Amino acid sequence: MVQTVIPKATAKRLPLYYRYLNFLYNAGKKKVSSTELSEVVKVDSATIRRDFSYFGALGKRGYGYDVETLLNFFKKTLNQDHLTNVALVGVGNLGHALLNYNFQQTNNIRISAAFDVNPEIAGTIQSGVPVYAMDDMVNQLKIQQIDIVILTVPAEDAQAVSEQLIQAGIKGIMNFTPMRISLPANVRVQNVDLANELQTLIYFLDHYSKKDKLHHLQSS
Amino acid sequence: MVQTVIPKATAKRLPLYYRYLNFLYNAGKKKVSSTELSEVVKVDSATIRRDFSYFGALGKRGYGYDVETLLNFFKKTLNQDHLTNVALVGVGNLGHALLNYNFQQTNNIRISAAFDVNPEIAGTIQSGVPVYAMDDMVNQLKIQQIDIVILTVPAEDAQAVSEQLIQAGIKGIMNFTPMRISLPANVRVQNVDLANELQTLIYFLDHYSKKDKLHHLQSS
DNA sequence: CAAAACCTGTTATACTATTAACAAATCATT
DNA sequence: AATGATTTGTTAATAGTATAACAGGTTTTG
Repeated sequence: MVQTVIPKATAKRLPLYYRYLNFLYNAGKKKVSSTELSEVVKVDSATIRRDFSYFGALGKRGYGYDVETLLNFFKKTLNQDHLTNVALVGVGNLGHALLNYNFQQTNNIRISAAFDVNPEIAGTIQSGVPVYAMDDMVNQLKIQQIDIVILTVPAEDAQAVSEQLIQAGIKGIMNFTPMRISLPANVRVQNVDLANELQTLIYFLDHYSKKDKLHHLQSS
Repeated sequence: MVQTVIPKATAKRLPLYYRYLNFLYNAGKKKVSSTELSEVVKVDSATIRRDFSYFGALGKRGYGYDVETLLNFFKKTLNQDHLTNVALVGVGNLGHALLNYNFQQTNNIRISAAFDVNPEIAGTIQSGVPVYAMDDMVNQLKIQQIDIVILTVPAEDAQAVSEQLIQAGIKGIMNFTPMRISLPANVRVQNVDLANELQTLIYFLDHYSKKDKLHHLQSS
């Protein structure tokens, strides 16, 4: 039952499957069943089989899935067979931490340029990444043909900076600010709202009882 | 239609509503309609009305919602009327950045203790937060009655450290490591998987067309 | 080789979430 | 006070997600 468009929920789990398949492969495992995989990724085995089935028949009945085959399949599907360059805007505390985060090792993603208003760090190299002034941003993004940006600027600058990013032809923004930015519909925004997540965790602890089935699941 | 248990999807949006209500209140706004709120938080107005209705009739037909009333209601509901202390385990790059993140200002959450294996920083104060050695962790968490932890240790230590956290009686873990940890069902885990989110964003850009309705929504 | 054990892919079902639509109520205006 | 403009709260319709169950195969074992 091969489909062109995969459910959003499934798409969100793909990188997780890929990561764990890598672990299994590196551990020398040849095959894996949906039940085994379920135990490590904490996703119901039926959900895993359904997720995989959107891509066709990847497994073998009575056997399971061949780890290497599956790994290679997802590598292509997730575009992990070539390096993806992204930029980071706002080299503050969080920005700095992300410059040091090794996206390349597991995900073949590299932060190849950073931007900041602070004239003291513009022009320097931070954690191996060249930092440019904001004035150069639109230009550099175009030259370097980057279309994905990690946004770690102060909340009050989020909207203005985002509008500049649109000028630069950016297609996706991973938004770490607490603001919901207004953008054209063809630009995809992925909000990573840390305070929100923590607050939600607290809310769940306060309002959902211990025997609640929710507690068996882990949230994204 | 007052309910005791609110849908998970609704619960996740509450902190966002609360944050924006604060903005509106501080801007001197007295009332707000679901349509107005919808424009700033990027959530359908019908969804907002439905979300609010789980808590009873908070608004007035033909008028909208009284900002102050709504704000105070959510303040209580989200436990933001008192300070919540949490701990952070693993003072690396990301850990450090989170110590500097001001959770208290908007969310009345404070990181009141941190823990790290590095003997050079154990015993010091980092960004205003005392750092303890890992040997003291279980004891300190019990003494300080902390039941929520932000986990920013290296991936390979995630499971072992988590098991210690269980010993300390922790009830919730915000897991920044790329590992899915195995824990008793009564402990709630909120996974914040940065590489995963970035990878998902890339997948969406590659596989969903511009005219796709998905692009009008913003992901959590 | 036959029987038992195993495991996928899919069908059927249940659950969860979103959104359109509108009656009922309030507000603003003349 | 009557009319028209708003806006909620909810009902009904739709969309999206998860999972149980099992037929149809494969592998393993006696």
